[in-house]
Amino acid sequence: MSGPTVHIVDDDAGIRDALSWLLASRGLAAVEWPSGEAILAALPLEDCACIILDVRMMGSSGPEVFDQLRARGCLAPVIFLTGHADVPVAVHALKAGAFDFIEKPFNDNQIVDVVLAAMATHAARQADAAQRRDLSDRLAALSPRETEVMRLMLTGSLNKQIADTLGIAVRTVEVHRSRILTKMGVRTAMELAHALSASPDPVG
Amino acid sequence: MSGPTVHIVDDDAGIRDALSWLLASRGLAAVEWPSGEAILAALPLEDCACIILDVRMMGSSGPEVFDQLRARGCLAPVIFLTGHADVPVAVHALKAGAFDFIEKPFNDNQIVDVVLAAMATHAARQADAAQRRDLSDRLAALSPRETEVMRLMLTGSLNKQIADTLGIAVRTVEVHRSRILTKMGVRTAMELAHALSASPDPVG
DNA sequence: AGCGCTATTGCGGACATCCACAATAGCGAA
DNA sequence: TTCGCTATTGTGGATGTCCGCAATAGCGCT
Repeated sequence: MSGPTVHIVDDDAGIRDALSWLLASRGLAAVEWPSGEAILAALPLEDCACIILDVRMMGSSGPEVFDQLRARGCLAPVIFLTGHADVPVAVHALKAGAFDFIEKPFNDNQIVDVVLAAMATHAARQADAAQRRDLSDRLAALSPRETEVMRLMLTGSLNKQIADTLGIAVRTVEVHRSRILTKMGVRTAMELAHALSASPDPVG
Repeated sequence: MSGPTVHIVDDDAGIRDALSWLLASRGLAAVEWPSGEAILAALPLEDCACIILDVRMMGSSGPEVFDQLRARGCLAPVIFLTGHADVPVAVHALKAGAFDFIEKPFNDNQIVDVVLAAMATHAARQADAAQRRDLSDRLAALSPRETEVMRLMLTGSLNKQIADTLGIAVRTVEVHRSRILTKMGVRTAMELAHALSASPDPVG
């Protein structure tokens, strides 16, 4: 397993090589792709920490490739390169979630800085995503009934009220509650709320 | 008190008037400013729902005015207008939080749509901000000791553990706890966690 | 000194939660 | 059908939480 890698997508071999050498000189591993189709065919990329994407290429354009990458679950930050002053394209790309949009010819130090920043945010997002996955997995492990009880718990309902709402005995709610806390890996209802507070709301 | 208003900042009276008329024809109230200095001097703007800002003007440039607006607490969405294909400026503006960046000459329907979208997000942000303010006010009303107890509560500590940590009696923690719930306007600790979960973390 | 606010603590009772032990029942897979 | 999982409920006791009543103490302001 190689380390975090920068993926360069450009139909101009000269640009690709220049970028590769530049990044290599700063100790960054890079992989080159001659077209959007090429990188899309290689998905999923295990070690993808950042993608540099030319806007105008033979075959699919940069924005088209970007959309495809996102559609296929690739969440790595994308840095666009363009040789043409195309403001609408830049605006659209950034609003769609691109990390940056840089005009050619680019400044070596500038692009390295942007790549480093992109890789940093990607690392942060990875850590975040790992926690979310863990949480999702635990939530998925709950039975339907347990999920239902949990939702009521989180609104602050007492066991008695939950039992009343669901038409079951308090004791049953207690059992569910206990199982929920065990499965979710927490010891109190407060910890559960705390753990779930970072989540957008996979429950409701 | 007038309703939500679009503020137009441009040193070209022709553009200003064209925009004003366009917006008026769609039932949107607009106010014109001949320069960045003019609108900055009029802060704070009560009814500001959206700001249209020309990039190149006599005096302060659009981006400079934008920074000043944000520095002075104006959170309204800003739509930049530019007559020059300036990709770096567009990229910087969007990354700084501009709502959109549009090239002149603009399409009437397009700009109206953007203005409407901006006003919609502003309304949503307003509602959000109101809740945050309410929460902040309530948090500010807590005594230092109460804040301390609350933080421990939110981590899932039992009253006994909190008492132990702070070196005080359990009864004292109970009193604090009760006051906290009252001041925060909730009835249970779970509701408190729930209410605070939307907050970035004004406590830690 | 007197007043108000915050922090502190004890007592006792009502109510809630947690849990081990024990048991019944439906439902889908092997 | 037997096995395993989920849902269900009860008893009883240990522990935790909530709250009214009552009281002491420091601190800053008038």
